[in-house]
This record gives sequence, C-alpha cells and structure tokens, in this order.
Amino acid sequence: MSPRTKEQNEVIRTQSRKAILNAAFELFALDGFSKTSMAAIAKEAGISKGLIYHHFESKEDVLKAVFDNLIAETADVWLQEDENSSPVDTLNTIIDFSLIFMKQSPGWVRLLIHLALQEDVMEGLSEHIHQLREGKILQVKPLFEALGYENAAEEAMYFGAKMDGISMGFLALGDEYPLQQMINRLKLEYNIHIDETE
Amino acid sequence: MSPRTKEQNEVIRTQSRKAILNAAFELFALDGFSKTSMAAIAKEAGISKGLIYHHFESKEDVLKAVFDNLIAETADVWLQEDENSSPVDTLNTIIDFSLIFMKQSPGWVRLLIHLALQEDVMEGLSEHIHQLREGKILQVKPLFEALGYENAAEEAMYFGAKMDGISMGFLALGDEYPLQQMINRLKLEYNIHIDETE
Amino acid sequence: MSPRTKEQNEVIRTQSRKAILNAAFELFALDGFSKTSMAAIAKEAGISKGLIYHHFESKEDVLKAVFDNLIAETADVWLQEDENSSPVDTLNTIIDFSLIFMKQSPGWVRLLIHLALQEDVMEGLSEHIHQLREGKILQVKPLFEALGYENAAEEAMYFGAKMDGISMGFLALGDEYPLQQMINRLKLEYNIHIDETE
Amino acid sequence: MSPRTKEQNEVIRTQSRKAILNAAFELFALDGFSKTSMAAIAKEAGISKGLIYHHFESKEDVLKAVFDNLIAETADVWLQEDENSSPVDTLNTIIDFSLIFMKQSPGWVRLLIHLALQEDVMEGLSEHIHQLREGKILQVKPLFEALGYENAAEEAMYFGAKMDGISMGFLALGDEYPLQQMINRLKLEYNIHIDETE
DNA sequence: AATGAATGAGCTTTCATTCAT
DNA sequence: TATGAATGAAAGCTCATTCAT
Repeated sequence: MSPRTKEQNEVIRTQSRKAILNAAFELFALDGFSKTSMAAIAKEAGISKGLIYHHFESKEDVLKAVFDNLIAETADVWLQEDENSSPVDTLNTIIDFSLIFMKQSPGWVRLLIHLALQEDVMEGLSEHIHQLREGKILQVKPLFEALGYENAAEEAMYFGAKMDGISMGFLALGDEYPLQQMINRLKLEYNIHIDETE
Repeated sequence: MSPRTKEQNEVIRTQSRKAILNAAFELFALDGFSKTSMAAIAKEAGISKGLIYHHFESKEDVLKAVFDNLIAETADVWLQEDENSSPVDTLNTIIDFSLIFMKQSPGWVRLLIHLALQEDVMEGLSEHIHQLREGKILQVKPLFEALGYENAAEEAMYFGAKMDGISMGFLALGDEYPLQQMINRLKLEYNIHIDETE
Repeated sequence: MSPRTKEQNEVIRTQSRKAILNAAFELFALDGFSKTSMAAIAKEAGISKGLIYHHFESKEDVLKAVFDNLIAETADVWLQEDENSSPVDTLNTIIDFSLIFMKQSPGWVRLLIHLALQEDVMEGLSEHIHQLREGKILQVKPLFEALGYENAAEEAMYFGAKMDGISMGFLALGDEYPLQQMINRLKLEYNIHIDETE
Repeated sequence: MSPRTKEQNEVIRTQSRKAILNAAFELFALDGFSKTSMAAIAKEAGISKGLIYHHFESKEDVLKAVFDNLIAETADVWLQEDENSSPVDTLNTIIDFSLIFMKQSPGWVRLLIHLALQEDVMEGLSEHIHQLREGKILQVKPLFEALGYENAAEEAMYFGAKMDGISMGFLALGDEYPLQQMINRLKLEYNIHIDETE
C-alpha cells in the first residue's frame, strides 16, 4: 500500500534531520545563534529552507534539538566510568575527556558558554544548561568525598570553576594558550600523575 | 540663529558621545550586541538615530568605542596600586576589586566574555581584548615572582583562569552561585587573610 | 499484493473524495478559504496531502467541488415542495427551511456569502453562485404571482434581500441577534400565521 | 536647531500615512485583506515596505487604521442631519447616503461584510464593527419612534436587515442588480416620496 | 550638530504543489 | 491508489544605514 515503506521514510527523515542538525551545530558553534540564518543552515545541509520547518518548528527549536542531540551523545561517553578505577583515575579521565572535547568541538563549548551567560535564553533551554552544569558538579562531588575533602561540594564547584576558566582561556586564545601547562598545573593540585608524552 | 562657539560645540559633542556610549554599554551588556538595535541605543541615549552616525561610523564602531572607553576608565582604577603594599595585599586588592566590578557590572563582564570567545570579532577589537587579558596577566606576574613562585608566568595565567572560572559561574547562576565561598577558597590558596565580615 | 477489482477501487476513491470534501467544507466554512491550508484539510480528512492532488487539481478546485457537492445536496431538499399546499404555506416552508439551514450550517451560509461577494474571484465559481441566487428567486416568484403581487419578480427579489439581510445579521451577531423576531416580522408582512411555540 | 521643522516633518509624515492608507483601502477593498500584500501596498503607495512599519505595527494595524479613518470620515457626513427635517426626510437622507456610499466604495462595503462575518477577526476590530452596526441601528431607532412604530427597536433592526440585504444583492450582482427598484420598494414601505429622476 | 523619514537587503516563516516510491 | 518528504516562491517583518533639511 504504502508507496514508500515506513522504514524507507524513517531513513529519509532521519537523514534529513541529521543533516540539518549537523549543519546547525557547525554554524551555531562557528558564528553563534543570531548570526546563523536558516538559509545558511539549509545550504550547509544541502536541503531547502522549507524542509527545516518540516522537521522543526522554529530556529530556536533547531537549537534545542542540536542541544539535546549533543547532550545525549555526550552522556554516553560521560557515563562510561570504570567502577573499579580509583577516584584519582576517574578525575583524570574526566579532565582528559573534557580536554579532548574542548579541542574537538571548541565551537560547541563556545556556544554553551554563550548560552549559559545569556540574559534571556529561550524557554526550556536555560534549564537544560543549568542542569548540565549541575550534573557535572554532582558527578564530581563523590570523587572529592572519596579523596577526603572536608567540604566536597565546595571543592567540586571550585574544580568546575578551574575547568571553566581554563576552557575560556583556550577558547579565547586558541593554540596560543598554554593549555597543557594549565591542565598539568590542575592535575598537580589533585595529585594526578601527569603523562609526560602529552 | 545663535552662532555657537567652538567650545560650546565641543561640549555638546562630548555630551552626546557620552550619552551614546553609556546607553550602548548598558544595552550591549544587557541584551548582547546582536540583539541591541541602533534605534534602542538612540532612544536610551535620548537622541536621534542619525546622530549616532555623526559620532560613529557603524554599530561595530560604537562597540569598539564602548570598549575603549571602558578600558580607559578601568585602567585608572587598576593602576592605583599602593607602592608600599605587600604582594599579598596587592593580590587581595585585585581580587576584591574584580569582585566588586563583577557584582556592579555583570553585564559588562558578560559582554567581555562574549567578545573574547567570539570567532569572528570585528577587525581591531579582538586585539584590544587580548591585550586586556594579557595586561592583567602581566600585572599579576610580578606579584607571584615576589611571592617566590618558580614559574610566575604560569602561575599568573593559572590565577587568571581561576578568576575567569569564578566569574563565569557567577554570571551563569547569579545570586545562586556561592561567590564568596569560591573567592575565599581562592584567597586561601594564596595565603590571603579572609575578612570574616564578608 | 491483493489485486483490487475496479469496483473496490471505485469505492475507495469515492470514500476518499467524500472525506476530503467534508473536511474542506468544514474548514472553509469555519476559517475561510484563504486561512485553510491543504495540510489542514488532509489532516481533518485523515488522508495524505498528496492524495488530495489525485482527486483535485488545486485548492480552488477543491472549493469548486465542495460547492457543487453542496448545491446538489441542497437542491434535493429544496425541491420537495408539496404540490397541493397553498402559496402562503409554501412561502412559510421556504422561510422555515432557510431558518433551519442557517442555524444548522452557519458556516456554509457564511461561505456562500463570502463567495457571493467574491473576495476571491475564481473563474467559473461566481457563475454557479449567481445561478444559485437566481434559482431561488425564480422559485419564489410564482408564489408571489399566485399571491396577487403586481410585480412578482421584483417582490421575489425584495423578499430575497430581506432573507439575506436577516441571515447576515444572524451570522454577524450569532445568538445575540433577535432572529425569531425578525423572522416573525417578515412573516407578518406576507400574512403568514406565526407559530407561537417558536 | 531642528533640521526639518516639526511642521515639515508633520506634513511629510501625514502625506506618507495618507498614501499608505489610501493604497491599503483600495487594495483591501479590491482583493481582500488576505490577498493584499504589504509589498503591494507599498508599491501602490509609491513608498518602501519598511516605511509602512514606520507608521504601523503590522498589517492588521494598517487595516484597523484604514477602518478608523473611514469611520471618522463617514461619521462626519452621517452626523450632518438637519435638526428641522422630518423623520421621513431624515430616513430618506440616510438611505440615499448609504446608496451613494455603496456605489462609490463597493469594495469597502464588501470588506466590511467579510469582516463582520469572519469567525476570528483581529482583536479590537470586531468591536469596532459591531459598534458600527449598533450605532446605525441606534441612530435610526428614534426616527421610527417619531414615526409612531410601536416596537421601534425591532423596526430599526428590521430596517437594517433590509438595507444589508439590498447591499448584498448589489455587491453580488453589481450593475445587474435592480438596485434602484429595491431602494424604491424600501422607501415605499416607509412612505418616502420617490424622486422620479433617480 | 541634529533630526527622523525613508530605504532595501535580508530575516524567519508559511504553504500550495511536486515527486520518488 | 496513496504517501509524505521535499521544494521554492512569496509572505510579513526588522534594522543598519542614508539623506534632505
């Protein structure tokens, strides 16, 4: 009956959606949300402007979807903690992972910061962002407890601040920023062994 | 009708310029650069749209001027260091000043971060921003030298990262952020006596 | 898979067509022609957008079909005049029928008026509408002849105007309109006995 | 001081505004509200699209302004009733005035009817329309009281219905409609002397 | 110096219609 | 017969910038 099978349609839909999401992610990260036009997204994705509205209700909706998409992807990796590893090792892994993410998707981190700092973000998005921040803190807190810090919550937040600050420096200066030095400096504070090859 | 003297014209010109700059600063900081319209600036400044173009070439030009203006004002205060104070006291003063500035002009700090992170900032502006960052580092470096740090340059940069990270947290969360705790934590690391009343 | 017989296809085709027509009628009547989208019609009819174009050439074509369809349906009822009834009774019946129709299908009457006033001039449609109007007049004319009016054609048209005016009032004001009073007033003019229960 | 005097600006502003209003009136009446684009209005008015938004907030706002404008203009004439004239004469004048208006601005009357019948008119507009209708009725009511009608309110409304019906007929059929005959027929009912030259 | 009317390019969004399957 | 993904033209609207005065 069906001219295209449901599966075929699903595949096509998913492809388009992904193309849009990828294009939007790239452009939002590169130029920011305001400066990125729907026309640009469509062109980058190789589809028509109209099709975007077939998949998303508005430009803001695209941003939310890009966001959700990335959260989901990130979460997968984030959650792969080795149960048996020591707190120090876990902390090390988290730092390294953040480092890799930062290097690979600086645009996205930039966008995240922009959104986190924005005065009037879209409804529903700011919650996501704050949850993301809070989630990170909560995840790190037990590690500091295990490491014997008296006020683990405070330490977790302070750790977050350091990571944020280093991120900012890297994003602002790029390769001119002594990223590795800063990371090493950070690891030292938490008695993490530094891999010399890095 | 009444032929104005050069002096009168100069005064009027300066007044208009300041009004524009103030209005632009406020709005840029509050809503961001893209979202702030020239019409809004004119309205806030209490002058006409056209007049802005007598003083500045473009919207970007206004931003640059706002920036320069603030750098100049900030520098004045920044430089009022007491020659006789100890490095620790000076560091303390710098931290406290940053704290006050952050609390009083969160919009401006926000704007600074936005600009610092922007990929394609306007010609000439990014240099300014980087100089501003570098200036801060260079200013702090001698303090760490005096405090006996081996790699003072690195420590200065790390200190900057921490300050940036704390700023970000405060800007993102506002009063929900444990700003004072973070600052105290920072001061502790540098053996700065913490004023209990704060 | 299952090779359909011609009859089966015919049945399916007719069903789809009717579903489209019903959905379109409802939406056109409720929201007007311009505001009703093909997507909305498809959704209301429970079929796909594409299918509409298998049955009709365009949105305008759908409107024409809706129109024709309703004319046909209406005509059936309209023609059921009792041969033996007096002119006054017949007139009464016509008025009552119009009243019922108006109350039951205000959307349709509204649509008719919209079309009669031809905001959207569609080739071929306006003729239909004028024929419909003329048909009504011609149907009423013999009654006024039988009632002894000198200029029956004129009286028929004047009667039509009154009916139209009352319809408009009702459609514009809804239940706030003293519909029954107006109808009674009209019947009085033609010496029609008024049923008190109304 | 002022580069253009306030008076000059006022004149320019008024000119533009009138040009827009005239163009919009003409096009709305001709093609209807939906079909008339802002671009078309701008072109007809001989100005840019953007300028319309300098004067009006939205397309709907233009319609409201057109409406208000016409109400105001109409009111002026409508109110010029001779205090000394008899009720019959006044009624006659009202009928004649309506007739002239209908002939001169059929598009506008059409638009009025469309708006009056529309299910979801813009906020604020429907009130205007109903007030306009009500206003007419209220104005006519005293005349019927003076003429000795028992239920003057009802008669006023019935009179309105007749006028509406005749308008509709004329708008639907144009010059094919026996407008003068219908008007004469109406006047006869109220014992208004008919000017033979008409 | 100052105004604000005016422009026009470009924005987001809608939707009748087409087409591969 | 039937689907719905995809298109593209055109809509309403915004805004940095220009210009006559």
